[in-house]
Amino acid sequence: MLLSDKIKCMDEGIAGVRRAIPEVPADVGLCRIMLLIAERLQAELEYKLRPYKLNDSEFRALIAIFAHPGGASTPGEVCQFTSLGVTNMTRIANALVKRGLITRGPSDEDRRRVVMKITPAGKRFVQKMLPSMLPRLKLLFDGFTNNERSTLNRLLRKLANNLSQLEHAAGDSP
Amino acid sequence: MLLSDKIKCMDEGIAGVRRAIPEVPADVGLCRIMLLIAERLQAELEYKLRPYKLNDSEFRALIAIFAHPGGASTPGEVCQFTSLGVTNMTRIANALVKRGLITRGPSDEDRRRVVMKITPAGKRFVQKMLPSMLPRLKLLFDGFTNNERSTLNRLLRKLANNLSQLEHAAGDSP
DNA sequence: TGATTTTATTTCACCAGTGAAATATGCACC
DNA sequence: GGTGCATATTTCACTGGTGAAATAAAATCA
Repeated sequence: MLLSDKIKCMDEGIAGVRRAIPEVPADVGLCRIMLLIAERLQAELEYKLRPYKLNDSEFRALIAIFAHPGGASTPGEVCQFTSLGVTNMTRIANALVKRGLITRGPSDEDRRRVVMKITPAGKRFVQKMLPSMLPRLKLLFDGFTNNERSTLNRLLRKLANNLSQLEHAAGDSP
Repeated sequence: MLLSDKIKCMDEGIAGVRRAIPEVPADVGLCRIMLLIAERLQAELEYKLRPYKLNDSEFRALIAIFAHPGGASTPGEVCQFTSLGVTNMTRIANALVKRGLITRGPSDEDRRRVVMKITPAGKRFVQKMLPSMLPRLKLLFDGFTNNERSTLNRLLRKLANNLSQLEHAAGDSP
């Protein structure tokens, strides 16, 4: 089912709810649309990654290590930069090690830590893979002016700030 | 970790990647920010639903049935309106039936079908629950002018259209 | 009418993410 | 210099979503 059709269904559904309970604001539609887009965006990303037999988590982790100074990092750091849960890192790293894209070993300075280092093969892999993903990415924002891009960026960050405020206040409704 | 901090980390990470591979456009940041926001938005929703012991899937299904004319619908229809996978519907419906919010039985007209009908208790439940979610929703768009809301809406739908185009063209890179 | 195709739902096996607890090392303080 | 607290990673049990196949009831049509 096409995303545009899903949105149409969603619009109808919300219209129905608002008829039944008028206090419900139109903003719920804005939320749902973002959730639907994100879902589809994620699918698009996974689609582009499929030929490389990577999922998004592995991709993010690999890129984080790639982009980190020295091409090496620790599970904790990688999780910070990728917003992945620490608990998943072990499995993800296992997968990357198995494919020879990174190595993993104990740190010399702090032996609680583990260092994950990108291999030369991993570096080549990233340098080949990333550019191949760009054409479809370009299509995504087809028809967007620079102005629209920056407006979208601004509004999304504004929304993100509000969301962060909510996080602060999370404990206020027991 | 606060959403705003996650975004900060993400920004840094992408800056690093773009230093290494300059062809990578800034648009990837826009994508990632949307994914992060959606993740957090989903969490916010689940947070609001927790007191009612519902997850978002169950919530969406229940609302879809509630909003449907006659307060009754079929698994397939509910899936259309909620963008849930058909395969999940059985489990979700089981949960809702067990809680007495809906009933489920074979259809009289077409016995391949199953009808899911909201119970009086389910109706009361929705009417009590929905309004209680509004205050936090309001905070979400705090500081947004109507103009900004509609701009965001427009840009998101534009993006959704592009994504739908991509869906059409999905099979073009074997 | 009986064979074939289509539609609707369910079942099952599998994959990915999560929180709580286990493990192991380092750090600080008395 | 040992005891206790903090940090880093891993393990495990559980939850939720997915695709492929099973089941069952129409609908189509020769």
